[in-house]
Parts: sequence; structure tokens; C-alpha cells
Amino acid sequence: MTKQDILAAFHKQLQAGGLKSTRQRDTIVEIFFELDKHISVDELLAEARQVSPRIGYATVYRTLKLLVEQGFANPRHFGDGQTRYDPQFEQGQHDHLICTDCRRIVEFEDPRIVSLLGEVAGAHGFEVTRRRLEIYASCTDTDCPHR
Amino acid sequence: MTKQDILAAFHKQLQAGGLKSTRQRDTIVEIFFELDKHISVDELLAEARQVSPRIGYATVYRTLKLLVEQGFANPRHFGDGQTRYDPQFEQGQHDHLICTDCRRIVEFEDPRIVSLLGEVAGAHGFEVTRRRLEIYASCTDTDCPHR
DNA sequence: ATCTCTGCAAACCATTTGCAGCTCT
DNA sequence: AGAGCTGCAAATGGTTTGCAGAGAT
Repeated sequence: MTKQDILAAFHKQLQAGGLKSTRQRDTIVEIFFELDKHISVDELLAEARQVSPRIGYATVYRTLKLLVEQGFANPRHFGDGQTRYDPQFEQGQHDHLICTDCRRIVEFEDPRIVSLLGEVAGAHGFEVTRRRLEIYASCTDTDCPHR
Repeated sequence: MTKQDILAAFHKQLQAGGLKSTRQRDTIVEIFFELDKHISVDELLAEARQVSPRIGYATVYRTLKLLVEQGFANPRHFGDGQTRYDPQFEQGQHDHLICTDCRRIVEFEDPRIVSLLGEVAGAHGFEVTRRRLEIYASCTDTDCPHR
């Protein structure tokens, strides 16, 4: 799915729920998928205000809530007190490696994880809906402050 | 490690850091390891007050912070707005299955997960410190409100 | 025209902090 | 005695909500 497809799907979902498309929502959604990173509300608001200076926090929060409900965004807590969101382009989920020293975040995806988790959940009588897997680790970057 | 061992280790760690053992801290720590579940601050405070009615929120928060720093407790966010903590009896980590319908939380441990994650992290140049794995799924309990 | 949205400010709520007095070593 | 700790209440900070006016269908 491209950004355009997502915007269209987002509009469709809004309509299906009797909700409305607005300039602010579109601005926020476009920026969210353009930046495509683990963004905080503050960061997203700052970017959105470069397009529409009068956008407020509430609108960003409300729009992100819609995106999460519709499955286009995932909220994450990486331990720095604020919620971060990352876009969901496809149905496949990715996981995260977070460097405990430099806080760098790396996304990865490995099909073996999906199948192993499905198996483990099944053994406990569960059917997987979604997962949250974060591996906290020290990276080997030469510019990581740890080394 | 038994609860007694942990209390002793906790005292030792306190001493090492020039901190003090107090009745309140002991009360909180004992209850925390006795209940042994994913407890919220409110729940822990309520229990602690049955022993020492004048214990305040701040003391519970401060004690949990100590436990987390010392590796005896892990903070978790399961999506209901508050932080929950679970005790760390051993060095082995467990993971969680959370029913998206009835919110039941099941702990599990599977050595295959540890080795797979170690391998995946290594492939990206990371060395695992700890992980957070939550599988959101629907359970097959007959009393789960979903069915 | 109607019903939803927006922006603002106030409200909320979990968590943290300042302080005076108390407790541990 | 001296340093850290407690309980209280106030402060903080991220997130949510009420409301009057603006915008979408």
C-alpha cells in the first residue's frame, strides 16, 4: 500500500462510520505516513503546524486515535514516558530492536517469529491477534555512546 | 529464589547504595512478591494499607522504582492506562499472552523464543539485554465474554 | 440544515517532587 | 547526630474532554 492508497482507505473508513474528511486530518495522516518513523505526538504536531499553523494537540491525538482504531497505526511505549506511533503500511507486522545505550530503534521482520509465536499461543489455547515484541539490546555501532 | 532470599538481596542492595531498610519498604516488597501477579500501584497500595494504613502512594512508587532498578520487578503496559509490575524471581524472563476479549493474562516461557530472538538480534548487530513480548490473542475459555 | 470537527482551555489522571518531621544506622 | 525516608499535598506532564464556532455532506 502506498501513502495514497492509505489516504483513500482512510477516507473510505471515515465515510463508513459517518465521519468526515477534513483538511487537518489529511494533513496529519499524510505527514504521518511520509515521515514513517516512531513518531511522538509532539513531533507530529510540530510537523503538521508547518502546514497548518493553527492545528492543536487535540486534533493530533484524535486523528491518531482514529488511525489506531482503523489499524493504520500502532501505539508503542519504549520507556521514555510518551506514546509513539508507527504506521502500518501492510498487514505484516514488524518488531523492534532498541539500543539500551543510544536509543536507536531498528525495525525487523522474521517469518520464523510469526510461526513460532503462533505455535506457542496455540499450545496455550490462544489465537494470535497481534503482538508486541521489543528486544532491548546494545548495538555495535561505532558511534553508539556506549563504546 | 524464595521471597525471603529476595528480601535479603533487596536489603543488601539497599545497604550497598547507602540506602536504608524500613518497615514500609519491607511491607511493600513482601506483599509484592507474595501476590506475585501483574499488579498496579493502586492494588499494591490497597494491600499495603491493610498492614500499614498510613502508607502513601509516593512510597509505593518509590519502592517499585527501587525494585525495578535492582532488577526485582518489571514494569509493563498492557494498554489499560496504568503501569503494572511483575516480580522477577529468577533471571529467566517470561512473556505474556493477553486475551483481547477478557483481558486475562497468561505467562509463558519457551526456550525456542530465547534462542530465536538471540539469533535475530545478532544478525542485526545487537546483543540482547532483555525483551518485552506480548501476544494479544483471543482465548478459548468457555467463560471468556467473547464466546 | 444538520451533524461532525476544530482549537482552545480546562480537566484528568498517573506519576513525581518539595518539604517538615520521623526513622534508621 | 546525621543521612535517608515517609506522608502529605502540590506540581508535573501526557492525554482527554467540554464547548462555541467552523466546516463537511
